[in-house]
Amino acid sequence: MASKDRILRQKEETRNNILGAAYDIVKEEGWNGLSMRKIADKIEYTAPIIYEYFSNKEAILEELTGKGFVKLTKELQSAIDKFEKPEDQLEAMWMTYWDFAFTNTEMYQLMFGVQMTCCAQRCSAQEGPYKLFTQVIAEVMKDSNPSQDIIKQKYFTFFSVIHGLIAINIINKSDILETINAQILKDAIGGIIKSIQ
Amino acid sequence: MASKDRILRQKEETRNNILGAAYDIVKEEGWNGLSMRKIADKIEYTAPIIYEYFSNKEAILEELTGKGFVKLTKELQSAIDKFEKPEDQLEAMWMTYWDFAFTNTEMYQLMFGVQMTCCAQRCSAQEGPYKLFTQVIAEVMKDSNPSQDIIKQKYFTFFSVIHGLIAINIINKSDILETINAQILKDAIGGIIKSIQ
DNA sequence: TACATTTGCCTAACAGTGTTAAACGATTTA
DNA sequence: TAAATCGTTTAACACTGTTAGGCAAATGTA
Repeated sequence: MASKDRILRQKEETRNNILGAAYDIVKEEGWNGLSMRKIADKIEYTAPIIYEYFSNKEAILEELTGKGFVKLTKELQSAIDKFEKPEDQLEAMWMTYWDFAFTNTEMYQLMFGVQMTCCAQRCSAQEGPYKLFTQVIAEVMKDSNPSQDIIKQKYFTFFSVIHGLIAINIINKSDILETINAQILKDAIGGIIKSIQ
Repeated sequence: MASKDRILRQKEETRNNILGAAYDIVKEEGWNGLSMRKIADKIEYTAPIIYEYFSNKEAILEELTGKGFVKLTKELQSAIDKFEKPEDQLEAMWMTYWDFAFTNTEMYQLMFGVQMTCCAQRCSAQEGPYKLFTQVIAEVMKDSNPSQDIIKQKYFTFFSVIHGLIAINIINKSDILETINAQILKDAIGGIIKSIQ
């Protein structure tokens, strides 16, 4: 019975339709706008049938995450293939990584847990730490008479390393060895301070 | 009438109780576990009265965020006060920042939008990029015969800078100048590659 | 003291969420 | 032809944030 095959193919297709619809909604309305009923609407079914393809909403998210990692991996591989020297490869890889994050921002958010909650308040409240840091950085750099932009840049360099490291630790829940954390922290802070003196 | 004062004080108190209850729930159940009715339960009221103190749930989150930034700012200030040389101050500040993130993890998550969605799937799927990166890093470092731990450390250093930078950009929605981004990216990638060669 | 007004708080409800159980018609199997 | 299975829907449950209405006690006014 070849109809079995066709039915299986159809099942696979609606499965993909669910994932596609989900991601479409997310691109339009963000992760908070995603709901089972909206997915159902988009694929012209009612909500419960989704549960015949995915055990729950999180399973959909997990599968999308998986697809995201596969896509990222492929792009990284093709970045490798473009160069011969490993140094060039590495640089191309991180540039590819950077591009991936901004051409698939929603996907990146899901994969690495980047969320935006409220911004208006934050932008002003954030000024406290920002001011303190930039003041001290300016003091460290006072011999080279840096511009405000340079100070800002140095601040963000610090911030990137340390926030990045914190984020990995929170997401991976201390999967990383404590010694590695300490080493990176010490290296990064010491290194940047030295570079700006 | 002195009773007016007392009533005002009581109002201020329940306002704080709401914020306190909210944060207590979050520490127990995470940000997803927070609901208006649970807050109401904890302060022994019903949900609607919360709306006499806060216009909506997000307003509570915003106020908590604000308190978080105030607390962080204070701790940073006292880190500054402990040292004289700006280099030492800067180091102490980032160490304080690091500590703040892990003694107030939930708060940090709210302040800087760090979310964890699903982990089981991710940890395995994440291996794709991880393997590619560490392979190339190992190749770059092959002359110094590095251990697996060293390679892992270098990978996380890269990852921290770049993920951190991406996260800031996503959260602040391109508040940062493009030139600063490019500069940091170039500096970071180039710098780390040079340091591992 | 008597009435009117404000205050504090609650119940009930609306619209939305994820998820499950029951049902029903169509299709496949025996 | 009868039985079983499949695909799908409707209805419901227990939640979510949020709003409207009402009730009773406290307060203000005469």
